Amino acid sequence: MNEIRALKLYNTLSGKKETFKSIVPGHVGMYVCGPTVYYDAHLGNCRTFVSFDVIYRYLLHLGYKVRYVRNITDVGHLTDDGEDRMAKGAKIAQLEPMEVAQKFTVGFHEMMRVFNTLPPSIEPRATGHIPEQIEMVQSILDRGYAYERNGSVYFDVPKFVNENPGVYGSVSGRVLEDLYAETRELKNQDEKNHPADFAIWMKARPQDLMVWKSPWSVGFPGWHLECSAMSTKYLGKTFDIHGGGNDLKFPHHENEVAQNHGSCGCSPANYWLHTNMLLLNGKKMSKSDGNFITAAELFSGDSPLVSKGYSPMAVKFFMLMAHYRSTLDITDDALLAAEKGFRKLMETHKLLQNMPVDPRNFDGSETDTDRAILSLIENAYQGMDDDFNTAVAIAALNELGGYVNKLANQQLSHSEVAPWVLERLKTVFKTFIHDIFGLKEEDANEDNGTLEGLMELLLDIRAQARQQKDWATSDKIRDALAVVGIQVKDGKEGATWSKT
RNA sequence: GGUAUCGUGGCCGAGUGGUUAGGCACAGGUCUGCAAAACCUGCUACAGCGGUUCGAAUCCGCUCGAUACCUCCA
Repeated sequence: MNEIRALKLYNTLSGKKETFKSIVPGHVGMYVCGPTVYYDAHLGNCRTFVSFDVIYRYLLHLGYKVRYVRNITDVGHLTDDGEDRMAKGAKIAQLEPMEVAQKFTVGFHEMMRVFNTLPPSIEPRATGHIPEQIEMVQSILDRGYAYERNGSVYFDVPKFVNENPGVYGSVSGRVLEDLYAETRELKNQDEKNHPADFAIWMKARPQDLMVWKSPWSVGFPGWHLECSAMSTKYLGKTFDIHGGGNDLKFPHHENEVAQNHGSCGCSPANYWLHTNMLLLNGKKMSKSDGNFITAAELFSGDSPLVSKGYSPMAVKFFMLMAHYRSTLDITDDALLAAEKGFRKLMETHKLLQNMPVDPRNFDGSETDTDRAILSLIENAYQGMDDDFNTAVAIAALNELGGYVNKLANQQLSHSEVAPWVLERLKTVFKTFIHDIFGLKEEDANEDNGTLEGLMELLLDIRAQARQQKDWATSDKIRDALAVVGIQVKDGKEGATWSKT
């Protein structure tokens, strides 16, 4: 129903904004690196997936048919001591590795649900694609870009760099010289020809629990391989968009590109999108060094970092107030501001949707107000078209909200706004808030009309009292409701209410 | 040490050569029985120093500071 607008997005490969053109007109293939399920997802993870959810939703809104693939990594990561991450979690919890993976996968899905994100089209698991990964290792070997050493297989980075100029480093900006300059002491490097080489198949040691048979050894695939194999399987050798967190640029994405190139001689994705980090106390949130707050802690307020709990939608709105490529620092003040802004916008949204459209007295002329509203709507769209700038779109909605409130207060006459413009405004608010941002009323599923009925009665009684200038009764109702978290708002046409 | 990115008003945060970001906070006002809500107005910034330009927060250089990556990280 929507014509496809010109969309610009920032491509990490070129370092600038480019006009988006999909490989197959009207269709988009998008792959996003998903979570490693050995621990609770933290807020930083949430930000990335919320960002890509909005990107997914906007592409859908524009009319694209999108296949959105987001993986679950449930094997293959090595810890500093070389132990499989899933196995480590298993030992701590004394569970089967797949039990650990399952537990945190369920938790991750729950978190994504709480943030009201759409599920991806396909959510493949690394452990479910071992044959595909083994096949890819074989094709990389066949093409001469890997070598076997004692049952493990390593990607030959220097050879790849020599034979494919301009490819390695295209994501991270890193060049082989930098890698030569790497002086850090690394373990288990003795088998590699070059420090920049990386494992695509690891021979298992006795303590490894998740192992598979392969032509080279009983072992497990390298960390970067799963994404290469699964993106190829579901989206083809070359697809449109590949996304992930900034911190995955190197080595993960760089090596992913090398593997795809190494196995098929082509680039995996035309556009690489990277979200920036969520900071906490000005530092990156990271589960490995303990500087993080879980979403649950933020929601409950059970953390010294926040003065109170913040609802998932307020937190999501906070994230959307910043552009996805900027770092975003979590502070209590900023969350407080976002929460207020969110509630105000949602209240305005509710007012707007309940506003009657009456075409009877419309004289057919276009007013300055009409033009201003239409121009702000265009601003909102242009913001999204410009690399998914949710901050700009929200600013436009806020300004539009001013007109809505003025109409509701009768500070602006309904004759100033053409009926079709008001209808358009309603649609735009609905579209942006629900369809594109994926925001929703927080208490939408809590009551079933009971509260509405009670409030109608109370406000009716109060209106009668006010008519008789019985301020004591009137104020008693207002104050008592305030105590239970309901704010009464008196307007020209009677009172409305909202939860605080 | 190497490589990037960034430094915007009290706070958060868009913008990137000339035009209002927006939100929150604060102050004044309108409305109101009083409040609240809403609306209006005000506060009005681009780290520092140089350079390019008719014009720079926006481009270039340097300085200072911050963050991230450099084989666990979204």
